[in-house]
Amino acid sequence: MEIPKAYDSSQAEEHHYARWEASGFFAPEINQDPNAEAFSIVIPPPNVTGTLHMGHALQHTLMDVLTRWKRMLGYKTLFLVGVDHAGISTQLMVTRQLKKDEHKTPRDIGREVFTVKVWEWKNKYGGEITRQIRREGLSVDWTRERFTMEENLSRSVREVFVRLYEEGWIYRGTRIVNWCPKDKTVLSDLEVKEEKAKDGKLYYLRYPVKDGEKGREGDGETRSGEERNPQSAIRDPQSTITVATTRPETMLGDTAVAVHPEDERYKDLIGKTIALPLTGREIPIIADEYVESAFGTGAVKITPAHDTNDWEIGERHGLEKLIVMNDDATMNAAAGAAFAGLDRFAAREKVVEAFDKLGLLEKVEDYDVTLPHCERCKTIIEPLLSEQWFVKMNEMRDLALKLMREENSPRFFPEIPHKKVYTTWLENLRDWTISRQLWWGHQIPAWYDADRNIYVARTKEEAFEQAGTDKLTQDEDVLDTWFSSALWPFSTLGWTGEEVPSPKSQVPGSGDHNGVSKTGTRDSGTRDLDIFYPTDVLVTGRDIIFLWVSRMVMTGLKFMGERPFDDVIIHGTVLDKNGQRMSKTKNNGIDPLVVFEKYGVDATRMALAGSATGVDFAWRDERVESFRNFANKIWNATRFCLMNSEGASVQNSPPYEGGVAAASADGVVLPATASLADRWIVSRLNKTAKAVNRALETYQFHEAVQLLYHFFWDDFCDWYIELVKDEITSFDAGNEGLGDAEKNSPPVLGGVAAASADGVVRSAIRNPQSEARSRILTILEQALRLLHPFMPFLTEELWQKLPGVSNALHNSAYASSEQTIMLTTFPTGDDSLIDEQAESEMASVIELITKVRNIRAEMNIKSGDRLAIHIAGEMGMRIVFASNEAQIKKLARADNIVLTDSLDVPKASARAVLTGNAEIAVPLEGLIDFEKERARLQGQIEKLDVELQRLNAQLSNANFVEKAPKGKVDELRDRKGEIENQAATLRQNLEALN
RNA sequence: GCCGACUUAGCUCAGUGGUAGAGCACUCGCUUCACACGCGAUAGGUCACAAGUUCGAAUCUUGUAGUCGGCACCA
Repeated sequence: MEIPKAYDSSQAEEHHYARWEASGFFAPEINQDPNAEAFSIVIPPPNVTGTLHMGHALQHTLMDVLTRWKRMLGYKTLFLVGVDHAGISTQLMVTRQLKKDEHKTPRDIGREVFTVKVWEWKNKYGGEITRQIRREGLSVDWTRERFTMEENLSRSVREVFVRLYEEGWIYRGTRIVNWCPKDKTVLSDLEVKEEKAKDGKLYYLRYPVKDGEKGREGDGETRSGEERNPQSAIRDPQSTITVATTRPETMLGDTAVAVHPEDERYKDLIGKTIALPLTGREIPIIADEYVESAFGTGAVKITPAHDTNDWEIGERHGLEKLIVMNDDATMNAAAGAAFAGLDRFAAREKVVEAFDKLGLLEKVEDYDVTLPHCERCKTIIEPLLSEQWFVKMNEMRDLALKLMREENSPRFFPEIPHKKVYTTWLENLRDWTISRQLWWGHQIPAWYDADRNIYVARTKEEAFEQAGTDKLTQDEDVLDTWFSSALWPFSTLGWTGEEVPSPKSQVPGSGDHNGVSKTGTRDSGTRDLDIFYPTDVLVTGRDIIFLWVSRMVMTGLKFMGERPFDDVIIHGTVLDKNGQRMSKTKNNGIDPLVVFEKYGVDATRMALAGSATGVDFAWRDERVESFRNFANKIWNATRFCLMNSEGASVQNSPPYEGGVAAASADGVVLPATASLADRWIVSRLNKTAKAVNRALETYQFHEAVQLLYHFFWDDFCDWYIELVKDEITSFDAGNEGLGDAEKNSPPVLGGVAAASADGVVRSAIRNPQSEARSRILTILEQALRLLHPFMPFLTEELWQKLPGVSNALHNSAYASSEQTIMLTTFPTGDDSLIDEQAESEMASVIELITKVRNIRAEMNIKSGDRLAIHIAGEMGMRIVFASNEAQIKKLARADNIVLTDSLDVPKASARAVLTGNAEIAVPLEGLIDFEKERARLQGQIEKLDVELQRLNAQLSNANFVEKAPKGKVDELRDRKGEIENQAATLRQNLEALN
């Protein structure tokens, strides 16, 4: 078989995905086991306007690893994909295009036409992100793909809205809200980002007090007190009161000035009025505890319609709420003719100028101020009094808090700090503004009659019925995009009752749905909701814990009576190589698609999964490169096995002739005559499999990646392949005594034969070479399965090339499916195949070979020169070395191994000691540099001495010996003895050289 | 202002109450018939600093410094 020397990732990525998808492998219906447990994950729906970034790639990889892993374990898996309609972003995008193409605004064409345009846009460009998800190799079920604006989901939105309204949990109210003057919509608190202003100023404005003189008369004490007060300047003796503000333009809407009731400076002014400059209005001076005397001038201008705190004060004092701005943050008529139409910042300048002219501008100070910005368009938010729809959060919040308190759910990974942050946030939760002044989104199902009475209903007809008239107009606003996202785990699974999935999801040969609920009871014909809700785990970034995670928990508890997911994995943030957050403005983003192109999808997935769960990390191409190299290593190891696969095939639980008949779950069964290398690699494989499963159970993806990397590269490639290389490559050894006909006979343990339907083992002629070849193929095949969830493309590409693979290797739940590695059984590891003795013996062999190689390297022995190795040691070790003589000779490049009780070698030898009281010598007559050898031995002795000193110190500490666990003390004593022996031997060797 | 995380080899990062680990980079040697995206052998760290708990601390506690993040307030 001709196989290229290097792995070409793009070639493998080209065709497998299409086949997987077309064959229905991603759909849960592929699972034919009526008793299979369900496993489900919903994707955090990316914005329809979005393109793939590294954050997606990371979270998608983790979800796909889990899904593929569980699928291979036989779970009935659903990885549900879908896209969010992204109200503001999408509306902006289409508005921009409309302007460019037709020079029109949405208002020009009207709501209906505009909405049609958005749908057209969505159908044309909205597929970008889903194409990219395919590119990533995600095993999502496309037959169940969802979109938040589709009818099923919209119905859920209306249902939830109506029910919450009926319970009084949704209300319409007038509040100060976050207004984005550019997007012209209200935003929730979570969509507002606080940012430091570059050149913040604090303006001190003097307001003339009416009847000032009168108030002052007979109040000389206060005045003299002020003279000692350094802040006396703030209270003008000519009867003005100074207020400080960062937004002077809002003074046009002032309806009071507030001071602290206990503030001696102003006590006498409370109840008086101010002639508000530039407006001709008179406003009262009021007292309110809210005012902090120590801050600013201790007097606060009150603008109830443009500031949250002022609004509250206004409520308390029954102040007028004067709105002085339009929805685009220009001043309105109420601001006065001189200012109407001016932008808020132009108005600010003009107000300041006017005050200056009137001699009422006391001073302007530089001032550090953080201002709220629109998360999306970065425009400075204007707090504005407005009538909006809100969700009352008290009860919802309590549901979520109770779940956390009583059941520690959802479980966050990592738990610190997310559990606490989540809980604290809930405790301080305020009502959620859910209406948005947009056209793209779920229009609020509320209708008004001529008298502005509200009728909330699931349909227009229902509303008409309620109102007893059809003269109703629907609320213009749509709902916050996160409102529909909050329902995602159940709305996507058919909560409102329509049958899901759609017909095209029927997999050939899958028959009925095999609907099995999470509790395992068969309930054919039930909806996905019954089978897959609650979902198992949510994977997302920490930026949407509040926006999304918490709200799903609340709506899930409220409407399903059950949590939406058990676990929440919060992944880290991918930073650029300088540790900075990636952002469009910095233009320091790394495009996953470029990385895919350069290093392959699988290598990228490994690099992402290989980062510790929840921890931010700086992106390094070098890291992906190392996994690209790893992919190539796997490719070439497989290439090697295939080049030597004649007469062999992958085994699945084959009974070896004359060997152990018991089949392990993972299919690797050793013959009684198995070599050390075989027993060792099988042990390593099973240990690795166990550890990988354990790591994935606790979402330690990086741990699994490390385990697989080192198992495959170090154990399998560096040692096992090298150890068995001669055995499987030499064309004579294994086939000795066989005639030509027999050499060409079908594989003795070939997949076809071994997997024959009747299960009868063929009594064929044993062929040790074919067996060895089958063995390595079988180990390799198991390793590929372990790697598959992380590296789906490479493993499928290689697996399909292995001789003897078929759907007989599949998990029984997928027995009749077309052959693919993604439906094989995931190895879970078998304790009975973990062989500590083999591992310890192999460690000795490895140590021996490494020490000899070290001698070769340090003594500059040419690679072609063959050596003799003299080994003295206990019988047990000698037997191990003797039975692996051929391998040792090959890997240590020796032509002779002498095993003795004690060494008897020429002085001109290089020496080393092994663990377990063995020593070795390599005669180097004419090659040895005595000076070098002395230095080498000396170096080794010094290393041992350092450790010995530490051990002595510890063991001579009576407290340690007394209080430490006995096992620990014994361990150190053993270690000390070992080291003492080794050091003594090395010292003797060193002396012998002198 | 409140809360939190991080600080380990040149770089990027794992790890953890009981002999400090990986990848990359570095040094030396290899055209060894799967792979130079490779093979072999080395070198490299008082685990930010200080105090405490402990027989034992890089790991637990407290404090300090630096870096980063979340929340709140901001007249």
